[in-house]
Amino acid sequence: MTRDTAPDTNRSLPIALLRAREKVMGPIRAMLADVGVTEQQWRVLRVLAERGTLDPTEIADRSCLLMPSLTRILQALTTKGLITREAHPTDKRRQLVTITDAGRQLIADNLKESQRLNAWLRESFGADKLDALLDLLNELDALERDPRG
Amino acid sequence: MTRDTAPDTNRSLPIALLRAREKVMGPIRAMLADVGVTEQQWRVLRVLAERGTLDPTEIADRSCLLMPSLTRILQALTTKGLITREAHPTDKRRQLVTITDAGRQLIADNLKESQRLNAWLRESFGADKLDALLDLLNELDALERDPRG
DNA sequence: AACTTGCAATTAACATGTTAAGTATGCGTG
DNA sequence: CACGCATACTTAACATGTTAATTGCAAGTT
Repeated sequence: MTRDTAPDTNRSLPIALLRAREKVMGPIRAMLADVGVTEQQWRVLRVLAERGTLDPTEIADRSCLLMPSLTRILQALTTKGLITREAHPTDKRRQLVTITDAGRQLIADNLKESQRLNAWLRESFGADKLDALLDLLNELDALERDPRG
Repeated sequence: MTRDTAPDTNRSLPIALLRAREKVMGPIRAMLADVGVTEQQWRVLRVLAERGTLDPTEIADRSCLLMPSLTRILQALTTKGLITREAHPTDKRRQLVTITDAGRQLIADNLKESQRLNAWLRESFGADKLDALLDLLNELDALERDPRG
């Protein structure tokens, strides 16, 4: 009884990924909303706090954002006083972005809760299954693209 | 050596889910772009084609869209002539949405390719791993929410 | 019937996703 | 040095995500 239609949404990978992501992100979004930063802005701040001064291209790569989105996010973060931007000393096309003390403080204020949510997920879902899931997702991401064959 | 910082992006579930979704959706989006419909519009059309006439609330539920997004999408689909909307016979708050022949034709024109992409994924990633991944994602989605404990 | 409460859909406002153009700078080559 | 091409953003334009407020209608209560 192979149907010629779409799979049930539970068996549709795109939708399953969507739902799973919402399940994980919901609580994090709620936490960040209280502080006035979005999920993506939080990601950028985290990257900057961990790796130090970076140029936008590398930030985009590490935080999984497209450059047009990042442009707007960096503007917002600058307005909020959470980052600073300066010209690259030798390459005038580039910038150097640095997190401010206020930015670090914001991270410090929320890291605990963030870790608590992570811990909740790990215990609630199971550490073994979480690892298995991450492995599968990373494998999927590593697939050769170009299914046009 | 337990660090007091964020996990590597490869081990961050939200980002891993994001990357995996992009891997799967990229080719589908490309296919749909040629026909002039978005990924979300395609989801709505599919739901309507499979389940017949529905009200917006149920469409939103089945296609994993929020009502405000769906409102705009239904407007766009109506403009494109792919769906029709009529008032609910007894409850004037509701509507009834139906896919048009043009809508069904659009699906017919792309279902083959869509299935080919699904098949590619299944073979490329492995049927067993794909099933395992879907199981884990569904389990995750089924978790009791409310980590504020 | 007036009141209250709840539901369906829309609107509003702001942020991001996505693709395509546009700008300015760096770089290699003739 | 002039030319052509690549790189690093930035803008633009449109669609969606997200939360809150709003409108119109339904249902139950007094």
